[in-house]
Amino acid sequence: MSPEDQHRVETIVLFKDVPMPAVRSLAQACATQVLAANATVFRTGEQPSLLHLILAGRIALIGEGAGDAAVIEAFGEGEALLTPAVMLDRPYLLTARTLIETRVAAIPAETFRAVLDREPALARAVINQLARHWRVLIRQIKDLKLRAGAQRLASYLLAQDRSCGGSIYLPMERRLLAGRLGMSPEHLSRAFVQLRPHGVASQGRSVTIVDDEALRHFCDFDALI
Amino acid sequence: MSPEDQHRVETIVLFKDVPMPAVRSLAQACATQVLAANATVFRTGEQPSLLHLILAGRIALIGEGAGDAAVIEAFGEGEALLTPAVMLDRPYLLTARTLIETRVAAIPAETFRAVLDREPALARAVINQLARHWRVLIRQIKDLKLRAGAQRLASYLLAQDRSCGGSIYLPMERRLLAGRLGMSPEHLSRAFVQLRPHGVASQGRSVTIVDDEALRHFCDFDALI
DNA sequence: GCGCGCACTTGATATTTATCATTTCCAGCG
DNA sequence: CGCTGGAAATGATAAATATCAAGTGCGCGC
Repeated sequence: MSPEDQHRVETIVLFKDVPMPAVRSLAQACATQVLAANATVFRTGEQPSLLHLILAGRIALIGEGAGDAAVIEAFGEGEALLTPAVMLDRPYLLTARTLIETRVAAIPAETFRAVLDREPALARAVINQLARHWRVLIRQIKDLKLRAGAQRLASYLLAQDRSCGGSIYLPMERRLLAGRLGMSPEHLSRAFVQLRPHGVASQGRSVTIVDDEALRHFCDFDALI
Repeated sequence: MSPEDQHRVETIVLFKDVPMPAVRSLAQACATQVLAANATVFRTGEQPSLLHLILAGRIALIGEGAGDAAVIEAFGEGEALLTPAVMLDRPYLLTARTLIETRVAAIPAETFRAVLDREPALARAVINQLARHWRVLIRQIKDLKLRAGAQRLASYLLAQDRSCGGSIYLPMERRLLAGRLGMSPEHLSRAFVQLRPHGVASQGRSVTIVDDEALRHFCDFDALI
């Protein structure tokens, strides 16, 4: 592994509070790789032998079933992929696919579990990441069960980061976003139309929330934490 | 706390591999309580000051939003409630309500986090429980996005434990089960009718799967892991 | 510049699911 | 024994969403 890659692994947010020697031993066990867009990292049903860390880029976790498929969630820099499968040594429930060119580090599952068992700080970091992800999933389930399509889109948009320029660049194709939001691509298209009078302007993958307040009100953003 | 309760806490599955002294110190910090059915343990939005462990009984985690509510998941003996909120010290995203009379132990969040940081075995146990729960949620999201109502019911029934007598006793009222499965109570009722020709006999809360194979085929049980 | 392919949109229609109103069932109780 | 109240089932209807079939826009390579 190149020194740059080693440095990238060592400075990953997940390892922030982990003692340097442990981080270094993890980094040395890593293999890094740059994947093109739309590359498959692993598939549903496979046994996890590696823990994947995203060093840069974006990866979607996709649920697959009888002919159909839907994005469950997409993760970016600093996130570990499907720690649950790796920790329990059970087959993946999801397929991972890159959304854009992505740099990943892969640590042998055995190594990771071993370091985890003797490094409380790493264990705590994993717990915190799992806990954050858990809450992301809970919000999604609440959304799916309690809100209609257009409201889900609205609250998704409100939750997106728009620190730069106030405009959102959708992290995936609309077709995939439809899956993430639990609706058909056609319905997503109509949902965008529905949101127009509520302060959302969109063209292509860039979306602007014109009237934040109106949109929050439309989807009861605050009622559903 | 009574010696029996202390013993109950000490022998909880979650603590199986945790050294006795640590378990004992946790147990001593516990307060135990027996709650009647339909009692609220905590509410959405509250700050978690305690970690709740289920010693016996059953508790539903309920998502609440604008007038509506839906069971996300129900947990039984040996499970910790919403460790993510406790670990991150963030407000609960869900409300917890007992489904039947339930005995819970409550450990101050601070104490739990402190013991966790110096007991790798406890950290590992929490990771494993979080990982299992994560996978439960993933399955639910896949179900919601990829299957229709009746199929969700079918796969839910197939996943239930029927070790005793081959018959299932639904762990909650049908109204709540409808929420768990992401549909209206009326629709659940019709879904049961729909499953009748596929080998499901039900009366009240007891359900019998007459023809396992037919039901598996109906909902593509194996296609969706 | 001009097709070409591909993602997205739009329209028409079918299906699924929710809602509301009513009825049935059944446990608990005087 | 019949009454009563809540849960569940059923029926009728409405709303949400999916599906299928064009159409539109647009980047890209020739």
